Amino acid sequence: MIQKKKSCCGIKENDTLPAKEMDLPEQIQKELEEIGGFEALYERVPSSRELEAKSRVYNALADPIRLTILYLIKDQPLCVCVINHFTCLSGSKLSYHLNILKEGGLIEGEYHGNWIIYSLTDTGREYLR
Amino acid sequence: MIQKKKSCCGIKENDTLPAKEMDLPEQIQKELEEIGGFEALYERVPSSRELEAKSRVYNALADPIRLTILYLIKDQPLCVCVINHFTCLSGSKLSYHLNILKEGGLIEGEYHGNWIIYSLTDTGREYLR
DNA sequence: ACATCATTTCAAATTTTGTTGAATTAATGT
DNA sequence: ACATTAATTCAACAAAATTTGAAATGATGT
Repeated sequence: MIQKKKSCCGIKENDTLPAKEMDLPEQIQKELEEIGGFEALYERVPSSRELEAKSRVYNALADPIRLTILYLIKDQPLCVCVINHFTCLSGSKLSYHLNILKEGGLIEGEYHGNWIIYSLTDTGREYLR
Repeated sequence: MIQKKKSCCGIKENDTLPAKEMDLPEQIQKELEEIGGFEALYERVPSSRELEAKSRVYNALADPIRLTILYLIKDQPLCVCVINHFTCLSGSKLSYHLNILKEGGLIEGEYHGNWIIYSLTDTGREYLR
């Protein structure tokens, strides 16, 4: 099992558990005790490494321009020029958003002659709905 | 069928289609023609109304703090005090993030005595994975 | 009515994102 | 080597999101 930080907010290691010392709604108190106390919550939350990876993907999805790009190339890959013609963005602006999608692992681009053709990755396909 | 804008970037209404006038990679040219030309792409992209709604939800998910909160209350509702104790955030900071999750429709809060207890909404449950 | 505790709201400061236009890189053909 | 077209990178600026700490609100008990 992965070792995680067990106390915070200035509470010392061997203080009684917050679930016992804090004043809480009865129902919550009871449910916390049932799952093994306040510390059991640590097991429900992914590592900060995982959380950061997930939020990077969601962040890439969190913009109408970027969603537009994803839907455009969902069913067939497209070169930047077609995406650009469709979206009516400046080249650098489009590049900026393409790059965020690429960093988020949702799309990938490949040179074909003079053009770069972008397509969804498996991750992109998984998240787009 | 919904009427959508059919040209942009200064292209006049009855110009030939970009797919015919633009210089494109052969493969893309062919695929575009197969689906009915450049304009067929308009049918693949949701309305800006839908795109904005989606991006608002993804934006709520696009932050490690907010994901932490969602995972914390995934299996049982919790009062702000427990979430706060777990995350070690200032009250106002936590409130700020709770509010973004609430506005995004992912969580909802209800007073129980002195406390507000937050739980996932159906949408929250649907998106959290 | 008053005090207390949990939580939110507000305005100001800070940080992060997104936009713009000019300069650069990459691939291709002459 | 040079010119051309496609796309990216960069630095400066603008806009939006986040953080902070103080003040306000809401519920409860005295």
